[in-house]
Amino acid sequence: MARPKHQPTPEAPLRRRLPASMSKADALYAVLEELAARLGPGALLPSERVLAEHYGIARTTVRQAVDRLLADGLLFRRHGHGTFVAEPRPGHIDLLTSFSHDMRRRGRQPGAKVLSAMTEAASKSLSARLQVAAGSPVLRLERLRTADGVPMALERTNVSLDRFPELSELDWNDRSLYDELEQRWGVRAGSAENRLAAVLPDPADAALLGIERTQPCLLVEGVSYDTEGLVLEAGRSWYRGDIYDAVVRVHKLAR
Amino acid sequence: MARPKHQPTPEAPLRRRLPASMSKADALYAVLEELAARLGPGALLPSERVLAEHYGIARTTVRQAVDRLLADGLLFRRHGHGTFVAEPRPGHIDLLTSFSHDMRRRGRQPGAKVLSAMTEAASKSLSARLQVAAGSPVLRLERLRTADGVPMALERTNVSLDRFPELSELDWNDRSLYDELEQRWGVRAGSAENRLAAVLPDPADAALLGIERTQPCLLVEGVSYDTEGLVLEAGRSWYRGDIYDAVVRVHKLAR
DNA sequence: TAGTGGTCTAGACCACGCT
DNA sequence: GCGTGGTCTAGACCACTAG
Repeated sequence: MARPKHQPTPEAPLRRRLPASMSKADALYAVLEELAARLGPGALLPSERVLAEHYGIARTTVRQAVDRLLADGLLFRRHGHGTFVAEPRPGHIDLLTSFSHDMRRRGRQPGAKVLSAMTEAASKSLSARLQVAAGSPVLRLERLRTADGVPMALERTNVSLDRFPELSELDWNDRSLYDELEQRWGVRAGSAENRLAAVLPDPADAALLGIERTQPCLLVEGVSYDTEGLVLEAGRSWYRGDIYDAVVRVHKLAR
Repeated sequence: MARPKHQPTPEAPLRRRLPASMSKADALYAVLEELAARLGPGALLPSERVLAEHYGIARTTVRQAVDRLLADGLLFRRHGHGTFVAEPRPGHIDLLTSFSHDMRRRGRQPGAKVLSAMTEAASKSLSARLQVAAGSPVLRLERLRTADGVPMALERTNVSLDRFPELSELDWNDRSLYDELEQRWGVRAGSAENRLAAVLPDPADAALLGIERTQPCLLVEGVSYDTEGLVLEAGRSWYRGDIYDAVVRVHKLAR
């Protein structure tokens, strides 16, 4: 007999049709994501041509969906061999998500206590980081972030009020900046640049965090951008080193 | 007059033909990368259809190249508007590259002094991280990493000797693990998972690094994988917090 | 309205690897 | 040999936006 095609197995059948609410590539992404979870690491997926025929779509479209799953680290391909389910992922990159989402994903209740909130004119260096004119109005927000009520991080961030007016009028206690930006302006984080360092806190900051002055903190300093590359926010956060770490997953993209 | 096409500007003309040594998408990637550098942030690129016609390739192929540039953060698109050069990138993700490459990229001379190198049987937890059988032989390598001769980090790493024999016979002073893996087995790092934390060093580790015991370190703990998802190496490194930080750039991919 | 990116089609040929 | 992924073609229609 000749080599058999990579057909779906009886234990993990393919669903009949794609959801019609999304694009075909998005729909297939969701289907394959679910299939990969059922099959488990190392399992062989149906071939691209089988998937294309099964759902009545072009192979190009199948590859588009599979390419995203590769970039997300859920699948891997071997030339002339097939496409396989990758090892389980450890949890997503969290440097891109907001503190609130990060904590909820870790199963904790996020909180925020405002230490100060004021409108300032952007300094030269801040205006460069925020991509706004020097002197333009900026919301400077300083908050103590908590998880299940326990101080977790000290956050000092800056947002352009030219781009996002009305932000200065909100009560920032127990409120997510990213949620507001999405709900009011429809912008979402698309990328971020961060510098991570291990530092000792200032005495005042140590007191706010409720830690000894000899307890190291993870300093996360960076800028986040929306999906069009425009700056959302620039700031620095001091995370308690005794109870926090950052998980980073890095992929070298196809070349 | 009607709206003008997005043609190449006279100041930054397109090169005539694509290099023939690579795939067309790769070649166009290189061309556009160079063009973006010449044009500078915010500049408008020739439209996809113009590029396709200019180089005599299909628009699908153009989009493939542009998609990679988007994922790499060099360009951004606006629907119905055009494709633009993004803000300058700050330096690549370095959690994926080796210490040697990272230091060279930062303009420093990397070095490595072997503290211990031994073959051990993999413990249960280590075997899981390395994806090998418990008890299989593992090279346990402990080195002091230097930059321009100055102690920079303490590195403790583990590599499977089942997968990479002969590694135990090498002199690891001033040698790059990743270079050896690429030259001898043709494997390259494709992805990595890291946990970053701020910690105080052990007294012994502080002495090796030449720092005070109160000087925080950036602990980077993780596993790196080759382009097919197989484990290359698992280990922990303590970086001096006073002279080192990690730069991380994160992209949310297309959905 | 014309030009842009977003999505998709139905093929084609190549390189690789298992049988 | 044949099935796999890798690459590419020459179109098509849609959604969005500047002029």
